[in-house]
Amino acid sequence: MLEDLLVKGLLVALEKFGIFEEDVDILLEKPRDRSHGDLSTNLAMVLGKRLGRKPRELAGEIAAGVDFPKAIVESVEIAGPGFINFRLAHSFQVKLLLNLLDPDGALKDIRTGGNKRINVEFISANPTGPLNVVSARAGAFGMTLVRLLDAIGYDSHAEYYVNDAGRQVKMLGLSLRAHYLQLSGETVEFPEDGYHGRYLEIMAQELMEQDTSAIAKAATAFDDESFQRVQAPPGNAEDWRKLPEDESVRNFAKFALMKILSWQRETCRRFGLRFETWYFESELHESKRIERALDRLEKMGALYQEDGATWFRATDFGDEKDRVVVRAEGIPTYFLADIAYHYHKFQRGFERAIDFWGPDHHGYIQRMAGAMEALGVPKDWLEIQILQQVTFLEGGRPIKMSKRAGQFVTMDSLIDEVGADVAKYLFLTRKPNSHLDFDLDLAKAQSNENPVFKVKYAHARICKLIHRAAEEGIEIGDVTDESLGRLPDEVEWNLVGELIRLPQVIVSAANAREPHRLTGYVFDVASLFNQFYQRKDRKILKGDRDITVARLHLCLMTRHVLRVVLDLIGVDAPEVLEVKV
RNA sequence: GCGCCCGUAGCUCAGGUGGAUAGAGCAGCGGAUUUCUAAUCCGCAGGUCGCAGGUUCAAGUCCUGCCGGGCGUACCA
Repeated sequence: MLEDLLVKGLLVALEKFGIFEEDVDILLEKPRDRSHGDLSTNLAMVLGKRLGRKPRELAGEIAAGVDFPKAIVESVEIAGPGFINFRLAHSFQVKLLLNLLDPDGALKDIRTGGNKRINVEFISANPTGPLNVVSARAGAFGMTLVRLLDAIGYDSHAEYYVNDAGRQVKMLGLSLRAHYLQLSGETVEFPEDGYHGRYLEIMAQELMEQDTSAIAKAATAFDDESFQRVQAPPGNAEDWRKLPEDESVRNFAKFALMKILSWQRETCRRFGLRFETWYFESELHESKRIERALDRLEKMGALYQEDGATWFRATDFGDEKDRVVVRAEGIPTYFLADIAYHYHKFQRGFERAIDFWGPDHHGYIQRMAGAMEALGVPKDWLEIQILQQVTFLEGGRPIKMSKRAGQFVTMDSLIDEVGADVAKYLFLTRKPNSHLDFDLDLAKAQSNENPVFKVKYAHARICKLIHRAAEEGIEIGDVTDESLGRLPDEVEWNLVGELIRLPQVIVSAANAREPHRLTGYVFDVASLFNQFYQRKDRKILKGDRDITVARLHLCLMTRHVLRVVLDLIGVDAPEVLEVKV
């Protein structure tokens, strides 16, 4: 590591001041302003007071005491209130750059996760309707984090939890059945808390036209293991209708669940989301995991009875009040199921679990953490990331979304109108815990207002340029340190300086769980590339052949970096971009 | 009331573990095109970083208190 080398050198220079490794934590950072060099340390200012010296003076003496190979550090300068700035030699930057292409290079060095398994759970929307647009942000974040964790050497696992048990599913069955009965001419009252979305009406309509075999056929669409339990009920809607009410509702619910999950899964697929596991709540009930979790909590002394209900002593674990886990009627709460689910996740052998939750669940964090602690799960095992709300604007006005009333923007319509790439990119330009205004008009406008196009454009430009070079008979060959060393201009070295940051950008984005650092970075890369590309009077393909090749090699490196980052955020990097008229 | 998030340019937002002159995109104004695709580039303008204290050699960043906005505060999920 370069930093280690510089730190070692600085420590040597510090010895004569009686300062040793254990006395000081030497920080090296990249200055905001490129004119301040490539790396900088505030060492002299930190030590100034302790040694009773003026920082600037001290910096001078430290700088005079360090001795680095010319092939690595080109210069050491003192600036400002006492910064020591290092400027890296071009040859060293080239070495770092080429290292990005090496399969055993920098991108392998950052794989420090030791293949430990991490579970990342996101979206986990209720299976009561099509995915709405709120899930899209979670999808973009979750999937990118999964890829980021893989990039730093973890074995990460995308998971989707399906609440296919309990009251809401019953309500779903009741709602669909009511629609069906209405369509068959019966006068029935629609359930008070029922789902009013039009999709259920349409589903009921289809059900009237479908016979037994069509329904069974639809069910076979689920071929993978996770979905084996999602099956159509036997018979057809007429059969279900004739059953006793309870059983009838169950059949309608089962059918609705199957349809809705197929929609949700297809929407995820369109958005580029791949879940290794769809975990069904119903399985927790069937496998008695809920009772077992309850038993274990009991054994740990974390429960008590009051007013006929069973309570979890959440206050013992920092929550503001105790929480019910089994209601007075004997029905487990959602909380208990969730405890059982997460405990099973722990038992499945994950080193760590990361959950993405909406802001409406933040009050839930403390009790969940408490429950895990009560069960004896290590304290930091479960990590909750809160994704703040998204406000969608259309015509400058926020769109009101209410599931009850059935008026909300679906994720599918977002993909249709804006495109998955644009949506993903825009979601990933904000940090997770800030509210996001998503201007649909702006996103729909396929124009320069859209930063994602700038990045795609840079990539397409490079592809075209390489293609053009081949047409003109320019032999590019492999990228070498010799050719890159010939780059003559500052814009080019600015670009090089940005490209070699790739590994640390990936590491910091992954560790901070902040994928938005990727979009910021890739935008800067595209921007610096365009600056390099746009210089008039210097066409890349014209002039000195060696320099042309050097510049084309820089283009190849840029393209490589763009592709790595775009892959991480799940955005396509096309070779050709249709020019807008 | 209590808890969490947010408050930075006209708008939307960046500002890794405190650092040098607070940045970008869009919108506005002025330039660059015999194009290696202008969805680009260059320049100008735009700020008491919500307010007030505090810690520090150094605060947009950390601490405290206010103000303003959002969300939550169920034997719902």
